[in-house]
Amino acid sequence: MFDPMHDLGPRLKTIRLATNKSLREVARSLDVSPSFLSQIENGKSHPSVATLYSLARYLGVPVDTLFAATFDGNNSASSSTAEITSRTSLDRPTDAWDEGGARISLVNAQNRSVLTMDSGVRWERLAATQEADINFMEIVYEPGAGSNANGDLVVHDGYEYGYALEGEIEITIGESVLNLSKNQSIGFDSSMPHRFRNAGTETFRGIWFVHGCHPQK
Amino acid sequence: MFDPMHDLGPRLKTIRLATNKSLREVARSLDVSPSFLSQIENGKSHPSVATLYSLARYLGVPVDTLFAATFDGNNSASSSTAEITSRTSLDRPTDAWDEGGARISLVNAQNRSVLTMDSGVRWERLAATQEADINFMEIVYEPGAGSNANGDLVVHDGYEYGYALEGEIEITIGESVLNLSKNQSIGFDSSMPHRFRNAGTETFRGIWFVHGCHPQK
DNA sequence: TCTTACTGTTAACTAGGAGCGAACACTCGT
DNA sequence: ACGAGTGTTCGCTCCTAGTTAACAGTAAGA
Repeated sequence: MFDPMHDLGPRLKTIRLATNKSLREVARSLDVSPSFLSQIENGKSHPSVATLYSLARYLGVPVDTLFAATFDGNNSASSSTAEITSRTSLDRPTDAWDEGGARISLVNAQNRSVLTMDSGVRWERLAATQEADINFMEIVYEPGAGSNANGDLVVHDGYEYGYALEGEIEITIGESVLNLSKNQSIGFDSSMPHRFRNAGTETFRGIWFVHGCHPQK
Repeated sequence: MFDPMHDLGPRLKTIRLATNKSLREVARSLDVSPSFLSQIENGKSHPSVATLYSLARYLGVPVDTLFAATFDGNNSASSSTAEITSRTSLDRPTDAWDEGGARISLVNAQNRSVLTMDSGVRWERLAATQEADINFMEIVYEPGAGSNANGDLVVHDGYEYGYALEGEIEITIGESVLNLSKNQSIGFDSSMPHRFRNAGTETFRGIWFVHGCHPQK
């Protein structure tokens, strides 16, 4: 299980120390007991939403910065318990199409290069430029389809950006599972292990953008 | 005293309704009871930090947007519901938004950072990652609007990729003039002078992806 | 009309933890 | 030997987060 509160305490402590405030000083201002603050900072107790808010307020940081998932990755690999595979060709969208492109590439719906994979996943290339490590495509996941036949997570360099046109897709990134539905969009560091799966009954379509920062073969 | 939680409920409700999810549907996903969610939405009960967090996560909004009017005074990125700036001209999209992002950024339609420029051009950011030289956005051109008030062409490093959601837009690249309409997509080297203009009568909307290869400031 | 299945809302209850006070073990300057 | 700071832990209390009902309303069949 994944606990967003896991290092909320340490993070609060770091911020407090950075501002040179003592525990008692903060406690006095927020009208809570110093002991309680200590318990929070050491993860032995959790604040209520109201206290957390006033705490963030007092320290001058947005609440979001206190949570784990919104914090930038400290170490890279972050060896999770999940199985991570780095498979052959098609796990890396960047390798999917190889021929180079022109300086301008206009494509309409009827003339896209299409890559059909088993298990109801389809990639349709939306533009072919000279940038080798970039893929701009429409992805289609039929109900039940997943990015990987087995449930393995995938890792590759770079970032991935997506916009949902229709349907809904379940995205697992690291230890978070989130749902992307129509009109929602997402961007994430694809060096975090990830997987897509259409758990619904409707076909999912989305505009996807994948690029590898390190185009070395 | 001022209670930050006081319209947390209504706000949650608005967002949930905007995503067309039923109370029970959300409850099931978050593993809480529907009745409790109702109580939260009506301000009759307050969630714990953990549930608030997963709620925000599920709805695709940063936790901060759930609180009432945020910081007034100092720095610290006063992200209220959606920050709305208005600038006159801005030719490098890469410079538009500056604060860094997280490793995962999920955004839904109601909570995008919006950049409104005069002359009917709007950029809505679709994801904020740590990549500084990348912009993933929905762009909106009202009829008659153009990327540059005067007819000047723009040049910048990198590449640009777009997908038309609705409407039609005239794109001038170098000496070519082409029209991008619904479901069509394009990619081009943005070091070629280019310009967009909505010459039609319908609003143009598209998913746009701009990146500068050379992130130096 | 009477189901069935969904929607959101409320009442009554309980168990767990938010938050407290007091005592703890330190480190500094007097 | 002192206070006067620092942060931490132990027990305890009491509030409230979250539950399981039963509730009323609506839409689609049969």
